[in-house]
Amino acid sequence: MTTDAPDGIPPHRYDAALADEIERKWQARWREQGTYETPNPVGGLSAGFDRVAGQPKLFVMDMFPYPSGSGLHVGHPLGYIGTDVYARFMRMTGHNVLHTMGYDAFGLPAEEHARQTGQHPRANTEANIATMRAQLLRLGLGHDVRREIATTDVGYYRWTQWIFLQIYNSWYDRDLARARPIAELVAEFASGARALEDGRSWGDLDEGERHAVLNGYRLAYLDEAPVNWCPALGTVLANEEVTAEGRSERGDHPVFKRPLKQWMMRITEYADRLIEDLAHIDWFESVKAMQRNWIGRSEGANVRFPAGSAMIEVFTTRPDTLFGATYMVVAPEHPLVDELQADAWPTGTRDAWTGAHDTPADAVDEYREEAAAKTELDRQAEGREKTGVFIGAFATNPVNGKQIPVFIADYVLMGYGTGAIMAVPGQDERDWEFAEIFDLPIIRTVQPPEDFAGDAYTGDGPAINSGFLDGLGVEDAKRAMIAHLQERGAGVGTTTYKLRDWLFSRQRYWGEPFPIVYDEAGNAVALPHELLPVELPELIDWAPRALDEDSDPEPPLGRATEWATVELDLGEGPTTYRRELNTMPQWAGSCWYYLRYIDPTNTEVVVDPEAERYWMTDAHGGIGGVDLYVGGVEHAVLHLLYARFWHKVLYDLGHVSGPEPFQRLFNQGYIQAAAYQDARGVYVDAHAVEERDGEFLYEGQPVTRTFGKMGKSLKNSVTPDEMYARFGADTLRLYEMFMGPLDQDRPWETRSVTGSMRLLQRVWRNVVDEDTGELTVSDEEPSEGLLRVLHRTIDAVRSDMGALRFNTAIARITELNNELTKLDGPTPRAVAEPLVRMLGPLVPHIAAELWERLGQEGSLVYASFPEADPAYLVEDTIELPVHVNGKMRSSISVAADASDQTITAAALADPKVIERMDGKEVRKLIVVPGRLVNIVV
RNA sequence: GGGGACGUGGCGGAACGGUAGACGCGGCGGACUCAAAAUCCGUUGAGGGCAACCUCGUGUGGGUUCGAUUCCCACCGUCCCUACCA
Repeated sequence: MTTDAPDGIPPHRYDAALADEIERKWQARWREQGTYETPNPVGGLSAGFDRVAGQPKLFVMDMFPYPSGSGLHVGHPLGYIGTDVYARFMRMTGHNVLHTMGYDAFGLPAEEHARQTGQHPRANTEANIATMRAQLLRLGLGHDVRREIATTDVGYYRWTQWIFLQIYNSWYDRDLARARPIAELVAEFASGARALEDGRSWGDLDEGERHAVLNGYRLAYLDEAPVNWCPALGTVLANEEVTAEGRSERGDHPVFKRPLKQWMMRITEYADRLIEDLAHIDWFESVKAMQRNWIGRSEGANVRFPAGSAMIEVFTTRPDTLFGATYMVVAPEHPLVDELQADAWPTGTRDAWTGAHDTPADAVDEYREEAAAKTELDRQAEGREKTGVFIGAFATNPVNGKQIPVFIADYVLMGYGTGAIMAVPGQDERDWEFAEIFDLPIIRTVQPPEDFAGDAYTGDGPAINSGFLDGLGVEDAKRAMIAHLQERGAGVGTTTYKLRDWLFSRQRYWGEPFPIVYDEAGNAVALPHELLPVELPELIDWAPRALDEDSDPEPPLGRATEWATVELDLGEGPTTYRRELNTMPQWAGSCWYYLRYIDPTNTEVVVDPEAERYWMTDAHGGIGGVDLYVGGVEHAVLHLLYARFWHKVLYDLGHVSGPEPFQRLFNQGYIQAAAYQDARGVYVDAHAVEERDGEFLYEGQPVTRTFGKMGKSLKNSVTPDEMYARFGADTLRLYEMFMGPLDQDRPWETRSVTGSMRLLQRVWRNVVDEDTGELTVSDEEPSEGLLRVLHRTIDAVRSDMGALRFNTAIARITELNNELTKLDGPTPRAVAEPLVRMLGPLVPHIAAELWERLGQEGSLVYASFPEADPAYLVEDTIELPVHVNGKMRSSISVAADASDQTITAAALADPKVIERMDGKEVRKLIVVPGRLVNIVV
């Protein structure tokens, strides 16, 4: 054997070095030739559209990453590889595929980095993006790089600001259930077509009053909301930066809750539509459930309980149980408490109700103080034991006139419903618990079943002790009670949501500035579109500035003093304005990036309407949107809810063609890896752990193994670079796709990567001679049997790839390749070519290389995916299993089109079957054509 | 407490209600090699039998069915989300 390799390895073996050479060669060629550039029907990127004009389109997208400085591990690209394989497969089946990548690049880490190093966030961010782009390119992802965006690009966030203005300049018309321009509302007010809620006339209002009225309607509006103000750091902190003890994570300084005027988004107006449209999109049921839970719609009634001169309004989902309401509870911070509390304890007040205080005022004050001081940890530690105090007042149950005591307790939350409840211990477990502690009466109003042994009964049953409701089931009783209350003006059927309006201001530097200024009177003024973008000021003083507790919170942009005020002529002559100093949250940029992928170079509009229709309309009659969106389940609620909300606003205003952004969502699993803890519970470097006889040792000491998400904290990261060096990018891609179904978590096992490498080596060897580098392919016709295997494989691989079942597709391809390996002679070209085509989407570099060596001229990327010839899928004779009494006992060989009678006769004649039947009579005979025979005796 | 997902060899995982364990890792045996690695061939659920074969096997217990890993009910366990939401 002639070999020039000193270690005896054949010179043309597919190993890591050759893989590296091949991968770099093809990546360079793809870049030079713009292989992955996808044409638009119109506009700046429309060159070459003729080529694809007749093809169906496909829009495949990943959740774009934050460009972190710490680099990738092998868990990160799992979803990116999945979408890439799918996108490549769809290209080869004749689709015009839009597939690119972007960077969600605003955010805290870059700002923190700037504070520590003085390096500007933009420089840091751009460096990180460059690193990440190179890492992703090395994987061979087929992205149209011309369409890449970063949310921090001025040309991008200009349009984020533009969308903000669209939302700001609109209101939700509840009658039409859609957003409309605010100008139309103003016109209706001015003409009198619509009355103001408080009966005033629009013409009588001054400028400030008009601003205030419209602020109450706008979908983006100003409201006072509490922020975490840390005077020692001179900054406002995000919730995540505040410890459970209410101190700053950095420096451990005290943090104070302070109200600050902030931007809110009226997402609650869209609550119903956000729930309803879930029915029309193809997402995992679990994610839909999370969104429904988050929105938290509950149907019920608001009921008014007179209490002295006041009226306590409660929300309940169980108006049918009103006869069982024996006391009331309001949240400690409820505004009515001060008005309601009695001066002295009424006669007959039980000791347990007073908290040992002399007056209701003392009891309320102390309870409020205690409740406010409790942290989440305290509450959990106490096991949620019910606490509360009587406030000395009584309310009247509107259905039976009974006087019932009013308590405050922290198990009633100000933020949900009306902040007050009617307590029905008979049908509510929390109320039962409270009633037992405070010795309050319990009246059952639903008859529990006879075998019911618990306390509060929350199930269905006939109403009892409930006057006119008695005998009705829960649903009927609810309806009857709501009708009764509405007739008497004591209540009304309502719907409540857990969803809150979206707090949209952040007191940070590294985010999108608002396109808003304030006039001298403090009114917000939207900048006209011509003045966009509002760019972030570049010069920022990062040094900490210590302030005292009484000083006002100041966002970082307040330090850009030259920028913070601006002279503009907005139609009334040059005037000085103050700029909005807050920035938008990181969600803003990620709410709409899919739209910019469509038309990234457009400077006139956010996205060309024709291009938008082309990419976002579903040809199969679906609701439309991105055809496939892949990402982690951690974004199941916030990002996906916010993006759906923005999209619906844009839809209402006519800027996009459909009501949903993402028609199909797929959540990929996580790659986990073994992590090891020493005796102290500290994680040790997983790479340095040895396994010996089932024991795990680190520096000779035993450690325990667990599995967790790959990452720095568990010290179990494996980097792609390691994998490139040992195996190559194609092998890494293949292994990640082969590990298991894309939506499942799976443990990483570096030694198993070998298996994927071996497959590629065997494929290579079936086409290329390892010693000479010559082709080992013949033009001879493959055997009938091999052709059958080939076409069965094509059939299975096609359907697996279309359904994102890459693991089984790879298994089928492996089987086919094993057939070729077993072959004694050279590989028939008629098998080698379709094999290489099928590998194209999975391992694009080696496939392109083999494609070229096979003498093909065009790019494999746009070659057609093989199609199975149905003639080879049907067999002449088939092996049919024969069951006796449901157990597999034998198999018979029959013609594929044999009649039931023929099959039955063959089965009954089979010696093993006869033996198993043991001379017994046939009771039943099941013949499933093409599947099996079952004989019941 | 509520919601969701899931339980199959030593490991990752395959199986339109129809031959359980495809494909791969690891293990074992062999070829090649002075040797090792790499590569190649064979074998590998458990138990029994010289063998052909037989028995048992998809978390547990029921149910539906000629037939259940698959559908239904209950329980046990794991993971994720959410949480005093009235």
